[in-house]
Amino acid sequence: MKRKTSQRTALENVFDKEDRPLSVEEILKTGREYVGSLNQATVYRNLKTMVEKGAILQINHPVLGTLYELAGKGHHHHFHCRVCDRVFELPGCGLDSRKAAPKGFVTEGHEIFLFGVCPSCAD
Amino acid sequence: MKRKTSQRTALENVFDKEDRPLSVEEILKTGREYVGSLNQATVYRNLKTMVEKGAILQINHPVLGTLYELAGKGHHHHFHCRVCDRVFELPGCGLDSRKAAPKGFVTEGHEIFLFGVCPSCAD
DNA sequence: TTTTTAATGCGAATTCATTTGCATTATAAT
DNA sequence: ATTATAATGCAAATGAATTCGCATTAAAAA
Repeated sequence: MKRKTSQRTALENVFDKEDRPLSVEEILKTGREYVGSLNQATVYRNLKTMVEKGAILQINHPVLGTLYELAGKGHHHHFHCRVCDRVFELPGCGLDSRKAAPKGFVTEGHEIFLFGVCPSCAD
Repeated sequence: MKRKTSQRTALENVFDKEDRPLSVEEILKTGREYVGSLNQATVYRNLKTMVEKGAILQINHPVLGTLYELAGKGHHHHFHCRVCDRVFELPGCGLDSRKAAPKGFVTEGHEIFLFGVCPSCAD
């Protein structure tokens, strides 16, 4: 049977607080604000069970590599700010599926990664 | 001074023949059709110099990892066929930049990865 | 409380992609 | 042809991300 530990709660808090895709490094760093002793192996172990439970999703960012985000957000895309290096989830979709692929290709899904400067860095 | 070797020529032929983004594994496998002794280290060494020369580009596919494609193709996106596992370059762009990101985000670039079934696998 | 054992922390181990050292091969200059 | 050395093949080394073994800690059941 599973137990509710302070480090597991810390991870949940990290995702709730940041509300954006996070790297293991960010999760560890921010998680330690809640539990100072938080260990990397513990982060990996909990991320794995959270993915299995369906609580979070693993995504593969072309620049930042593996990131984790809260599941159940619906279709969205990812914006990477080159200034603060954070990734944001952008609701909605600006892709015209008719123009996306030529005739003959059967498109079943897509991922869009945007790059630029986020609102707080653009000020 | 640099020398023209059969393995270097083989790599160029591979990219010309396939005309799509290729993994190191695919490059090695196809390259061996030209030079049977072709070694993985040689592939890596030549890919590196080709990238430095600007002949090819390295891309990072969210599913397939590192791929290499001929440079100078202009803006395009990538379609990954789940049946044959090949990636194709799709000319053009179906992204409406106004709808892509909310107000406040300064978008400077984007990458789109499409998933589905390619024309030859869809038949 | 006391007990049971799931979960943690730590460091070592593993995995996978890529790089490197070095003896050998082969291009191209002489 | 002969020679100099760039490039190759091979295997070992590296690096980064992730996983694992195990003693210890701490939830929560008794």
